[in-house]
Amino acid sequence: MRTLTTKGAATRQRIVEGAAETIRERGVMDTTLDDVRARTRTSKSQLFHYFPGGKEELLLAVARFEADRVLADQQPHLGELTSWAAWRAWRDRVVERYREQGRQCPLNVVMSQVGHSTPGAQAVVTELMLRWEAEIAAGVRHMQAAGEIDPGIDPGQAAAALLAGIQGGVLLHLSTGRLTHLEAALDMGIRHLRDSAPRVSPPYGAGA
Amino acid sequence: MRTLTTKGAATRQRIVEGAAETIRERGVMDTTLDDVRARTRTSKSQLFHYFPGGKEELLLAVARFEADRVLADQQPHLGELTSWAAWRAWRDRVVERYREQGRQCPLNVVMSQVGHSTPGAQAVVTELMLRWEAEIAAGVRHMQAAGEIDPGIDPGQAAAALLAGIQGGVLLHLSTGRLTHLEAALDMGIRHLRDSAPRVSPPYGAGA
DNA sequence: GGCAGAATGGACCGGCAAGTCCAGACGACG
DNA sequence: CGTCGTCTGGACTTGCCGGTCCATTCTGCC
Repeated sequence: MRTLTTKGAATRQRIVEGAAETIRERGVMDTTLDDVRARTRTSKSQLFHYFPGGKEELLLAVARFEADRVLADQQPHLGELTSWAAWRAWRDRVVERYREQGRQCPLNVVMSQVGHSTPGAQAVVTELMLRWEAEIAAGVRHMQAAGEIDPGIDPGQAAAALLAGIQGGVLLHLSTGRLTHLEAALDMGIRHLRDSAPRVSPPYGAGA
Repeated sequence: MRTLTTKGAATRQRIVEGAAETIRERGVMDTTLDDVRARTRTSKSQLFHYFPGGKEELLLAVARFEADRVLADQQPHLGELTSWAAWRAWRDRVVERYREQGRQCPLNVVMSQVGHSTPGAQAVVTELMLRWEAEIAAGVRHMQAAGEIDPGIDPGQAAAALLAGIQGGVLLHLSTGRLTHLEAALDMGIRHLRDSAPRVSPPYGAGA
């Protein structure tokens, strides 16, 4: 059943991207298959041809599409957190990404509809978060190896906290329209890591 | 405005709570007015009698209801962040609250549907966040006055970062089912404040 | 007790959107 | 050049769900 010709694959892709765009503009709630059909200049039968599971399956595909973009947009910075300058560049990139995106997080939107019910959609987000966190943790470890971060810090925990701050910052950006929370969370998180560094000597009173 | 008898007010309240429960169980998407009607043993006409604006107005009332609970559940700790022990108690209370609640955040669920479209619902969340952040900031200021936090730290920014961490932690709890992110964010945030103290204090979490 | 207005019951409507179906065009491959 | 499976078009069905309406019952008040 998964025999797609190149033409078919292109159509499928067009549907996913068109659906993603429509959802970004109007939200999942107000996005009907007919909207997608109109935008992508396809027919009902094509939608169900490529997504036999109907709307749910399409939404899942959109979620994957958006999830991939999230990490891709942070590269190459996220993959090379090997200096404080790199951390700074990454931090700026994240903020910039969400500034550009405006008050919307397509993935969050999709998830809020499908996420709770279907395990499939939940897996998409969970996997994204895991990869994201792993990359941050790798950066922390790298800086520890370079002596720039206190080796006593648990990289996993630090990455978890940082990721939480980012997620919350984005969430607050959606509600308030301001990026201050995202920036504050990132800055505080990174600063915490920096301050932990054994600068002169162990931070017993003299440090910072 | 409409005049409500005591009986009417009770019915209205019953509808809001019933709707909130239903939404918590099934999500907004799968909650119909008929579901609410059945659970609250009311009739269609009552729903529209008390919420002339229809589903949207009801959802907004539910959002307010849930928003109030969020802060209420953190009291009295949140209002009295006057010692590290109090901060610790608050932190534990927040984690506990979301542990009890399980993998769901009714407010987030409601918001994701209504939040983007209607300014009313957005105002509910924004106001909640503002109050929340203000209380945290007050706690930071109090600790600064007590010499327990570096006076150079901007209370607003610290509160913003902490709040972002909480929100993200909760969000990740929804996806992953784990509370580690929430805990990590809270612990890191508080630890950062504590480490900033101009004088040596007992380690965070060390009791006493 | 009677009347204004609130509270309730439930039948009914209208529209919309997901999903179905079949007829037919296109394209690959021998 | 034929034939088979993929791809496409679009009309049609179906069921649901928000919302309306009116008839009836209750409640508070004088």
